[in-house]
Amino acid sequence: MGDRPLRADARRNREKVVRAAREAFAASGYGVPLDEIAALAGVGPGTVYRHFPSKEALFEAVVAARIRDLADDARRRADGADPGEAFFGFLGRLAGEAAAKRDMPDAIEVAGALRQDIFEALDLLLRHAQRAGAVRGDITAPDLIVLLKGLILSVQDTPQGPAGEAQRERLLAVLADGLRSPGATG
Amino acid sequence: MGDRPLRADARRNREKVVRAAREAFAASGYGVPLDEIAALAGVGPGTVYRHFPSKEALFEAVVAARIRDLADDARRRADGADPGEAFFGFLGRLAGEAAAKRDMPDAIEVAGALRQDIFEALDLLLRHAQRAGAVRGDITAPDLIVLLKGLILSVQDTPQGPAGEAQRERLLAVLADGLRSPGATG
Amino acid sequence: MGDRPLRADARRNREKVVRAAREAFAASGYGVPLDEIAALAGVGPGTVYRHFPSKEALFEAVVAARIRDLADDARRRADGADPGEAFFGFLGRLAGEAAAKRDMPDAIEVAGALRQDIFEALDLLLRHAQRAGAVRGDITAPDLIVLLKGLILSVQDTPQGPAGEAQRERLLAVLADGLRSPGATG
Amino acid sequence: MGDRPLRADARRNREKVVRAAREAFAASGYGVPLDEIAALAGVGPGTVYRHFPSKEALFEAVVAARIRDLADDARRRADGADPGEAFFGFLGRLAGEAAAKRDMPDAIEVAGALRQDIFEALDLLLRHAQRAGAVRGDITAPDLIVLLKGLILSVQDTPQGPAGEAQRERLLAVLADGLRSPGATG
DNA sequence: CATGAATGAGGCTTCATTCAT
DNA sequence: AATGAATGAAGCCTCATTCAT
Repeated sequence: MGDRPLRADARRNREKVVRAAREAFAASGYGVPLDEIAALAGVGPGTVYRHFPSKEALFEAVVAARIRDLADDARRRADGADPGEAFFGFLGRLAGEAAAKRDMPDAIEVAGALRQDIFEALDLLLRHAQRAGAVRGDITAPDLIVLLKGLILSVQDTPQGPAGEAQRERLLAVLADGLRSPGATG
Repeated sequence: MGDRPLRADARRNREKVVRAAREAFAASGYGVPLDEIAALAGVGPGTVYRHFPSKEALFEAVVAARIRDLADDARRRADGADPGEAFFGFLGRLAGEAAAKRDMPDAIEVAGALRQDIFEALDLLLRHAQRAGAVRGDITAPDLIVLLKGLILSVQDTPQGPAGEAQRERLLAVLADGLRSPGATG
Repeated sequence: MGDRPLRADARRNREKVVRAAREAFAASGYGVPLDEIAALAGVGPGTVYRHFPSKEALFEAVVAARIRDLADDARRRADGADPGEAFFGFLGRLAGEAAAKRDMPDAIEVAGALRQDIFEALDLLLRHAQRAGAVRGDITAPDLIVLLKGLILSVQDTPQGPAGEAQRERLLAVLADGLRSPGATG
Repeated sequence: MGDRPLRADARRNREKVVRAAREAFAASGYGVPLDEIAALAGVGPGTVYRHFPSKEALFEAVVAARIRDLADDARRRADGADPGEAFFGFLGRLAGEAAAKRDMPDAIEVAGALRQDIFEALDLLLRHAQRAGAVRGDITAPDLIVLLKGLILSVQDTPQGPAGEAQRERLLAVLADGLRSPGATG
């Protein structure tokens, strides 16, 4: 926040670390040794600790970015004209994005301020869609979060390639149909 | 296979270990120290290794048992009179069972011969329900497996107690409605 | 306390560890790597941790033994016939013992139940000597403890050999004379 | 020696570092991270290394200053009219100074050229006092050094506040009485 | 066979020191 | 000459696995 801008090299390294962490966590979950992340980033382990006070903090930073992105996207869509399309479009994006990110299961544990952030964004999206009659009314934002987690995790072990793509679409269809207001037209 | 039957006490120990492992894994995930499992079983760690070549093997055995149980249940239900009820009943049981098992995320990684077993059982259950018009026809057994994983994992971080119970029911309703044949009555 | 006796090998190892720790701490202070202690004991670091939950606990155990011994000695002497001799004899023993134990400075930090133990023992020794008129009356047990720490630490960097021996005697004489009751005959 | 005089700002920095180091070492012992010292001095760690080749050298410099001060004080007092008062006054100053300096235990390890300096100053002080009959004759300068170390270290774990002050006075009285010439009046 | 002690690789983290800016 | 980022060697500790009792 009030921190002054990092020196050029520090900034570069920080980004290398975050990028490496993203890949490593995605590939092997939270369990990857921090030294491996550092090696992947081409820095020493100490450098990681200059930027993040602990492995967990690094992980959260990586996840936080993703969640923040999601929340931003949700808010952006919520402003649009068609609340139903906004809602289901978001679902689609989520399913697409989550494919083959192996760190989502861990990512989902993250709490704190982000929880609030994503919650509010989804709440907005959901309420609009419900008010427009596009989504069933007996669902709450916490329900939606849990469902989305399930979706993310499902999508995880969907194969790459067109066959996986087709399968993801079917999964999405099932979830979307389940969420749609009973009696609403698809 | 060619194993000679275990002595009575060995058999008892093996079971104590499995039972302890089930609890410990469920309570704390794959991360629990093996010593803790051994202690919970009331045996030494060496004894665990007499029965299982590695921690991972023990974990797989535990998961295998659970999956076998599920498959058995699916098959049993598939034989019943009402395929739709069989199918959705199974979903309900699954959701109930999965609540608060911390080892599910890891469990789901386990594959092997079981894949086949559960696959066939679910395939049976699904086909019957589809033939009866209770479940949409564009879904395949692999889709179902993935969806169920998502359900299991969703249900994971549903709170204990009646509030959680209610939420689980809503989640189940969404999934069930999504799976129902378009135009079929709930 | 209520622990059942250790297995023979465990007991042996535990003692090797304690002995190694005593030497290593004495030689290099608290700073010695635990791995070095383990190596000196001829065991793996894990073995040290089987017997002591942390490096600090090991250190305290080593120190505790020494302090307990001292307190025992003080109590034993306090029962004797000549309180003055008991008191000054204890001082002499302490000075002799402390020569060249490099870990005393750290040892002295140790607190807890031992504090109480040594305090009471010294208090007894001191009071008796004071009542017999052998030690000045304006000194309290805490004062004595601090003085003895000073003595121990002084004696630390006294050379080995007869020259050191003579020096230690002079140091002891100064302290003893300072503690003696004013007007009492040496 | 052959060093060119430092630039004004460099000189200022060097002093800031030394001052910060003095405080930090006194507050936390030799263990304080060098970065902390640098931060306290308001400079980067690199700057510390511009002035001192290693952390240990910095520590020695700090200690050296203190010892030099002590030696100076001892010499100054040795020139005074009353050798006995000079001697015991020095003891008092030492005890006062040493209270609550956490780095004393480590400081005492430091040797080198200073040894000579402080030795000579104390020798002077002692000899004068002995010649005046104020201090017992069987004590040598090395004995005195060791005794003073003991005093310094004792005083270390004397509490802050007036109670500690009183205790320090008692400790000093014991040492002083022990050092006084047998038969001399206090 | 069971026990539980020992092993030791490897994880996270700190921090003296070096080096790019 | 100062800064502060990067390095990387240890340090402490855990825990899967092996092995003496």
